[in-house]
Amino acid sequence: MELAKAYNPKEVETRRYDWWDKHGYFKPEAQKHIDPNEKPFVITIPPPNVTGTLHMGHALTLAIEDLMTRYARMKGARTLWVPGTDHAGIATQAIVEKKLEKAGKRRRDMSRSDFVEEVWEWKDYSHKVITEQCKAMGISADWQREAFTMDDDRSHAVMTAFKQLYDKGLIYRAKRMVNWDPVQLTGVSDLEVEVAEDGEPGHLWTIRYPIETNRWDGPQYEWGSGRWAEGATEWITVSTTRPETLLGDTCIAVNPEDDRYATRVACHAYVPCAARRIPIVADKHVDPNFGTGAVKVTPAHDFNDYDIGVRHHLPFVEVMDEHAKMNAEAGPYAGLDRYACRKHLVADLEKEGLLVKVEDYAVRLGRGQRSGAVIEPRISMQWFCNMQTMGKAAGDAVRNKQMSIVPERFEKTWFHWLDNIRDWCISRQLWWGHQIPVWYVSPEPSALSHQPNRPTQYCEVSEAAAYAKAVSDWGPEVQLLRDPDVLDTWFSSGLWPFSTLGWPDVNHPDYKAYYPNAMLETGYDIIFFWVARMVMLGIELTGKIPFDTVYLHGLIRTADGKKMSKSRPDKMIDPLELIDSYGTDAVRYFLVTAGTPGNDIKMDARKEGGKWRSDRMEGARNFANKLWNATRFVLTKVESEKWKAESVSAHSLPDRWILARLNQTIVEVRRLNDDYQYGEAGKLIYDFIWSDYCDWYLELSKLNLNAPVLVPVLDSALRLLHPFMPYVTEELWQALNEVKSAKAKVESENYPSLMLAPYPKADHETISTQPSALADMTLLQEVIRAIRNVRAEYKVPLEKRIPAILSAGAAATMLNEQREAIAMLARVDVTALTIADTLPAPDGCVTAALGEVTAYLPLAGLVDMAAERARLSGELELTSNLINRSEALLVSDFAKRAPPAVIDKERSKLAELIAKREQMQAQLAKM
RNA sequence: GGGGAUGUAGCUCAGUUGGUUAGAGCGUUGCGUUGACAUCGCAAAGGUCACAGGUUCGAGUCCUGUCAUUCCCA
Repeated sequence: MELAKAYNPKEVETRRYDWWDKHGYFKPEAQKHIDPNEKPFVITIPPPNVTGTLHMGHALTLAIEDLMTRYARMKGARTLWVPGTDHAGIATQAIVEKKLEKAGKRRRDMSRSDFVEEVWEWKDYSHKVITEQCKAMGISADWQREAFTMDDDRSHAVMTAFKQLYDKGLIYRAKRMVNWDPVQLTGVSDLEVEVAEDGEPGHLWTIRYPIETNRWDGPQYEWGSGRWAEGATEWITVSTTRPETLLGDTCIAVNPEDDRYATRVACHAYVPCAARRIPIVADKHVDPNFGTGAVKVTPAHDFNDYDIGVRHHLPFVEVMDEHAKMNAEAGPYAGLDRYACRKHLVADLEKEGLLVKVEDYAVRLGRGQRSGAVIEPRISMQWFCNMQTMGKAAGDAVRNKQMSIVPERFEKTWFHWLDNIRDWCISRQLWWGHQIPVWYVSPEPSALSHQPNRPTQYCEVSEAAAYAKAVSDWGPEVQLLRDPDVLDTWFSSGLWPFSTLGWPDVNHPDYKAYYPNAMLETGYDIIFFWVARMVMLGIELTGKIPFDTVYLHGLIRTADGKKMSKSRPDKMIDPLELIDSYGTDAVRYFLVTAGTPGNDIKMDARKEGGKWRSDRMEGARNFANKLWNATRFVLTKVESEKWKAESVSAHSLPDRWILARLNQTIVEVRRLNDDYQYGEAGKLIYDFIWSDYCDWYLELSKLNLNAPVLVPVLDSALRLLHPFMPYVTEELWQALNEVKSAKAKVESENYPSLMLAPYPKADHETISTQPSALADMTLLQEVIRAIRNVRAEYKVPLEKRIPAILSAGAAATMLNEQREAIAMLARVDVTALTIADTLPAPDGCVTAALGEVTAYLPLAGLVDMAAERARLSGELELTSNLINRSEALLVSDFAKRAPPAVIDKERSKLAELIAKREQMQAQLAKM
C-alpha cells in the first residue's frame, strides 16, 4: 500500500467506518479475541434527543465511551455498546411546534394524531442526522441493536413498567400543586425548573390589609372608588413579590414568636378588592425577618402557602387559568395576563391607599427548562411515582459498594438528593410521548348502575387488555376513555439499560447475556434526571442494579468558561466542523486528553475567518500525521531491507531500550486506562511514540535497522493508541500487516482488523532484565544533548562536524559502542571522536560536565573562550549551590528519618554533583 | 443556608500512595530544509505551585483558615 505524504482524514474515515460496519466488527459476536478472565463490558449510549444535531457534549460522551468500548474489546472482554436515541417529549414537541408556527400552523388547530405524525417526521429527520454524526465520530456501537425510546419494543417496556409500578401502588394519581409551565401548558417535575442563582430583577411591594374591628366590619364602597377601605382603623402590613396573587389570599400568617403580632392573631383582615374576610394565623414557618414579618398566604398559587393552607385548613382559591391569565375569581381583573393584572392591581392599591412602598428586589423566579417561561405553581390532577423506597435502594446500592461512582465525590451529591427525594410527577399534558396506559370507564360510572366494588379505571399494557377487563366487570356495553396525558420523557430513559436488551422478556438472550451493564457513562449534569432514575427503576423492576460503575464526565465550556448554551449560538461549536478541519482522531484525542474525570473542559477554540480553530486539536492532528509519517518511513525501510521474521538474538542498545520503554508504557497505559485516567494514558502514548520511538529509535535505526524490533514496536504502539485514535491507527496497521505478510508470510494473527486485535500485554521480563538498557540509553541521550546544547549555545553551524573527547569512566565501553550514534545525532566528526576512561582536557575547549562523563569539545577557533569561562563559572556556581543543599540535607534529621531508598538516592545524586563540580573546577583552573 | 469543584509557566492544562532541580502542548527566542514528517528537527528562556498558618526529616500534594472564580441543592 502506498501511503500519501500526509495523513488525510477525509480520505480514510468514511471508508474505514463503512468497512468496520459492513464486516460487523462492532458486534460482540464478531470478536476474535476473548480473554476468559475479562468480565463482559456492556455499555448503553446516553440516547441523544431527537431535537436536532449533536453538540460538543455529545462528542465528548462518544469519544470517551468509544475509548472505553474499544479498549475493553481489545482486552478481550465480550463487548457490547448499544446505540439509540430519545424521543425527548417536551423538547421535541416544542421544536416541532415552533417549526409549525413558522408555517402558520398551530398545534391546537390540529388533531392529536396529525400533530404526532408531524413529530414523527421530524424525528426521522433528526435521527438520521444524529446517526450520521455518531458514525462520523467513529463509534463502535452495534447498530443492529439500535433502539429508540418510542419504538415498539421500548413502548412495550414502558407500558409494562408503568403497570408493574401501578399494581404495586407505587404510581398514583392525585390533585396536587405542581410546577406548571403556562406556555407549554403542562406540569413539569422539580428538576425541570431552573432558578437563576442570584435571582432576577423584580420588586417587593408592601401592602396593608384593613383589619376587622368592632367599629369596622368590612368595605362599604366599590373597589376603585378610592374609598374602599374607608372607615378602617387597624391595619396589617405584608410584603410580597407577587401582588396579583393577593386576589387568592385566604389568610395572613405571622410567626408565633413574633411579639409584634401577638395581638393580631385570630383577628380577621379583608383581602383588597376581593373583600374576602380572612384570618390572621400563627405559623412557625413564617420568617419574622422577611419584610414586615407578616405574609399573605395564597394556598392555590405558591408551594409554601400551599403547605400553610393544608396545615390551617384554609380554602384554596384559584385566580389564574392554565395560561396564567386571571380567571373569574379575579373579579375586575378577570381575563388579564398575570403581569397586566399586577400592573393594574398595584395602581388600584395605590389609589385605595393600601400601597405602602415599592422596593427593588431580586426575585428567585423558576423558569421552565425548555420554554424559559416563568413557572406558575398550580393545583392540578397529575400522576406521581412514589420514590421513597426506590430512592433508599438506590442510595444503598452505592453505600453498600455494589455500584461505584467515578469520581467518588459525586457520591455525596447522590446521597443528598436521594435522601431528600420527593415524589416524581410523571404525567405531562403533552401529545408527544408514551400515553399513560390507564383507561377510565366513560361515561361516568354514576350514569351506569354504579356499584362500589366495580373498578372505574384500568391500568393495562394495551387497550385490548383494558377492554377485556372492563367488559368482564361492566359488560360489553362499557366504554373506556384513555388518560390523555403522556409520561415524562425521563420515565422511558429510566428503563434504557434494560429496555434495550429485551426487558420485560427476562428470557431474551440479550437480557440474559448483557444485563446488568458494566458501565454507565454520562455528564454529571444529568445524574438526577437520568442516572438516579435508571438505578431506582432498575432495582425496582429487574431486581438488579443496572450497572456496576457510573463514570461522570465534565461539561464542555466556551473559551471564556461559560456553559455552551443554545441561547448563545455564536458560542456553539459544531463537532462536525472541527472534524472537518482536524479529522475525527484529532477531535477525539483532544476530548479525552483535555481534562480529568468529572472536571469541565474549557474549549480553546476561537473563530478565525469564520471557522473554529483550536491549538490543541491542531496538536492532536499533528500527532496523527507524525504517526502516519513514522509508519511511512518504517514501511519504506522494511520494504527495501531484507525482512527477517525470526528475531535477532543480538539486540543493540537502542533495541533493548525501546523494548523496555514499550513495556513500561504498556504497563502504565493499562493501569491508567483501568483507572479511567485516559488523559494521562493518552499523553504517555503520545510521548512514547513521538519522543522515544520517532525522535530516538527511528533516528538510530537509520544507522542500524532491525526490522524485527522496529515493526513489532510500531505494531504495539498502534494497538495502544487505537482506542484513542481509531482511524489513523487502523489504516496504518492494515498497511503494516500488508508488508508483514508479503515479506514474511506472517498470518496477521487472524485478526482482520486492529479493533479486534488484542491490546498489548506487558512482558515484565523485558523490563526487569533491561534496567541497564534504560540507564545506558539515558546516558547516551544526555551526552548527545550536552553536545547539541554546546553547539547551539555557540552557534556552531549544523553542517560543521566537530571533534569531541569523552572522558567517560565506566561508561567508556558503552559509549564507544555507540560512537556512530553520537557522531550522527550530535553531528560529531567520527574520526575525531575519542572516548576513554579518563582523558585529559585539551587546550581551548568547551566543557560539558555530566557527572560520570565529561565531554570536551575543542572549539578554540569557533568560540570566545572568555564567554566559555563565564558560562562554566555560572554552571559551577549552580552546581555548588545544589551540593550545599544536598549536604545540608544529609546531615539533618532527613538522614535519620527518611526511608533508606530515598537517602541512597540523595547520596548518589550528591556524589554525581561532586564529580561534576570537580570536572568543572579542573577545567576552569586550566583555562 | 448546605454541599462540591477550581486556583501550578504568557495561554490551555498534567502532576498516582508526601521524597527534595515542578512537567507537557501551544506561544516566545535562536539555529536549521536533497527525503518519514515544516502538520518537521535541534536548542533556549519562562513558575515565591492563590494567600496565611499548621503537621512532617521533607508539602504543589495532607490539615485549618482566608481570598478569588465557578457549579449543584434548598
